[in-house]
Amino acid sequence: MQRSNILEQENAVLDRRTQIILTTTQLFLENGFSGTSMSAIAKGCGITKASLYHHFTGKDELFSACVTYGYTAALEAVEALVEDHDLSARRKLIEAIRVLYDITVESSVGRMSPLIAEVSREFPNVARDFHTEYIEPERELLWKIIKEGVSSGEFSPVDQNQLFHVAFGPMVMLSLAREMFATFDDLDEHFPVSNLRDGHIDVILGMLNAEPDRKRKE
Amino acid sequence: MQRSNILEQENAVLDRRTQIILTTTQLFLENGFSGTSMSAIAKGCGITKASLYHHFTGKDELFSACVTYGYTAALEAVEALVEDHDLSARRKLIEAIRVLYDITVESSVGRMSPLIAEVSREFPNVARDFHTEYIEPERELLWKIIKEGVSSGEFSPVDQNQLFHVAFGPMVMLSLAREMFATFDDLDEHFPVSNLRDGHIDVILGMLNAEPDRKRKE
DNA sequence: TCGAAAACCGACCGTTCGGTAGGTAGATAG
DNA sequence: CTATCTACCTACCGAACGGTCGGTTTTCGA
Repeated sequence: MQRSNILEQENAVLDRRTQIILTTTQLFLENGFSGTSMSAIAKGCGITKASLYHHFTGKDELFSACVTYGYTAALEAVEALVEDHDLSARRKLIEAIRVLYDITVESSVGRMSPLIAEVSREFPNVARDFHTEYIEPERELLWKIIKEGVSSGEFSPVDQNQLFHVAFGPMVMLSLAREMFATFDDLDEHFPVSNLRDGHIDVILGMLNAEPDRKRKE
Repeated sequence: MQRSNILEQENAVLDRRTQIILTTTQLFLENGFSGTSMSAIAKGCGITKASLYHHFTGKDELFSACVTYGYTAALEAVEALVEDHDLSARRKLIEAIRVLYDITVESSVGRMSPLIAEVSREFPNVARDFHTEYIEPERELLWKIIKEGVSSGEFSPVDQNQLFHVAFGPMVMLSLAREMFATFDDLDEHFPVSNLRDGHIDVILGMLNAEPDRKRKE
């Protein structure tokens, strides 16, 4: 009420766009890019197709907006950990992997990966933006933690690309598998996130010659 | 020339189907499922759409055939390693991971994964067949090698699901990443298969408390 | 209160989609 | 020679696609 009119107007525009983006993201995740028509999106948003084209120039821009949306929040969650000076590097790494699992398996930005692969030939710039604006910064943040641990003596030095390969690989596969087999009624039995995640964390710590997070043998 | 007419006829049918499957697979990998029309497939095969429907009842059966095709060859390559009694379990494991990298990153059956995710809601049976007829047997074969190594004392016991998670994850992510960023001209620089694979093998061996494949420090 | 901009709409465009009807060429079997 | 079968064709279907048109309603600062 106390905000300026201009700001309110901008918020109104953002909110409408955001609402469309959120609805569209769900439809894309359920039916794929080509499997989701602009008419279906409009109906899902409670407006007509013509109104939808008032907010977005085309299906490609809408898709790009859906992929881009969530970058910031996802990266900020990891960034907050990196900036936290009360945690050891080992603790930071453990928490970072947990956050990355949440992002990759649960959030739209992680679950969008197969869709980006689907349209990567049609819209190469969407794939490239995804790489430069999300993948690369995410790797940078993780690498900051590793460097911190190496200089504090908590971790042994490792090859950067190989660490990324083993650190991100399993969580990406888990996300892809859960999309591929989303119709399984025993999905969590086949792909139990928290169990696989915790074992994976110990493997990453092992790569760095650090103590495992949980003792498994006694 | 000496073969019976019936056999020749059967071969002709098989060859035509196979030719269509191979052509279609390439088109699917390039443009996705929804991005590849039956007309484009027919044109790619040098026949008309009506002729295409003479060989396959519909797009779904054709896609299913493309996914299924290659199961046998891919699994047989790993099976041959398991049956080879001249190799140690450690050597078998190393070679198996290499073969699995080839299959997952290079072959159609591995590169099809994002497509299966794309249509998993539309054709759940395709995803389920992929799981029961390819994923599960592949895991079984790898697990045979692990069990062999554990009983011979080469490997320490590990949790089955967690080993699969860390063993298959990185190669699946590599395959997905190479599909997502297929338009990158510096793809091999970002995702160098052999380099990442060899480091990954050492991590897997480390999980089993076995010696690394290559010494990295001297 | 008024004017302009933003938001929205029904109706429609050309194109392409998966799929089909009906017929033809050529090989084969009796 | 004839009946049959496979493989293939041209021509076409209704439906859905992404996108656009001209016009109407709503919002809001002045």
